[in-house]
Amino acid sequence: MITLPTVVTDSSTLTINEAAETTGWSPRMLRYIEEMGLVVPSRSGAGYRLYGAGDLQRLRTLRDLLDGHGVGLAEIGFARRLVNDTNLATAVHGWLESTPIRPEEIAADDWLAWEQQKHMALLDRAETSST
Amino acid sequence: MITLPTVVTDSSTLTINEAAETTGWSPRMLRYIEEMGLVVPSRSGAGYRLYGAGDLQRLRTLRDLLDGHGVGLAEIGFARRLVNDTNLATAVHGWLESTPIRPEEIAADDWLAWEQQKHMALLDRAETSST
DNA sequence: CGAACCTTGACACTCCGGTGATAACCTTGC
DNA sequence: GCAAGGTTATCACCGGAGTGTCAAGGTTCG
Repeated sequence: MITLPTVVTDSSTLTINEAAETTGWSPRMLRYIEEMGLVVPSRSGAGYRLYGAGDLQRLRTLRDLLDGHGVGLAEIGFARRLVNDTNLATAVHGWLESTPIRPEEIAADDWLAWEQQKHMALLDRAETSST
Repeated sequence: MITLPTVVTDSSTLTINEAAETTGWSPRMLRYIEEMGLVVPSRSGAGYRLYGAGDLQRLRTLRDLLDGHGVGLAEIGFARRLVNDTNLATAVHGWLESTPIRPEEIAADDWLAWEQQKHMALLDRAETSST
């Protein structure tokens, strides 16, 4: 391990390459992820990205989220839109409600809860039901 | 208008081409939309797709939903997954909650509600807050 | 039977998400 | 000032969403 000119090591913030190494993302992807607003690190005076512990954590969980559920960054971005844009959420929610859902497509255990609480808020169940 | 061999006109179900005309979607897209489970018409004995009033309605609102909010079919499919797969929803929800959100990105009016009710269910707001 | 419609399957094309590579140019620390 | 590293901007490539089109083969009904 060669001694490098440590650019910024104020507290426990990592630069993009360091963050890349510890999270498994490529620097390129870190920039991309930032670009779509999913993980936006703070910046040093000179404009260097500074990844804090929270950022790193989020980057790792993001990775898990992605390959754990076959979801793409775009979908997460979309989910974020759903959260931030009440209009969109209402519209989508409304459309889905009007959709006749065939039980076969839904995991049995999920289905029961869904059917019974159809009129509850979408994710409200995530807090009331413990796994 | 030539007289066609009316394939199946039981009640008020339309065949795919008719449905296509009244909804604005191409037959191709209707099949595609069905393929991703968004609008799945019933079938005649011979396997012909039969679009009922509900299906047609959903197809039209789907169109509005899409070009009204710049959303893709894939996103709607994803939203559906969110609704049906509690696991996914919880995971995504959890990740988003851990995300530090910067106000600038959020519509001012939305933001207030969001900030204050940060711990409420995602879409619960859609029902409590009236626009 | 035959015209007009339906079905599935597949090829093809465009646009965009996801990524790498590379260039041209600042920043930091020895 | 120089090396290692950071920054933005871009070109490039692959795969998947979205969509048209065509082929081969059933269905319906006059």
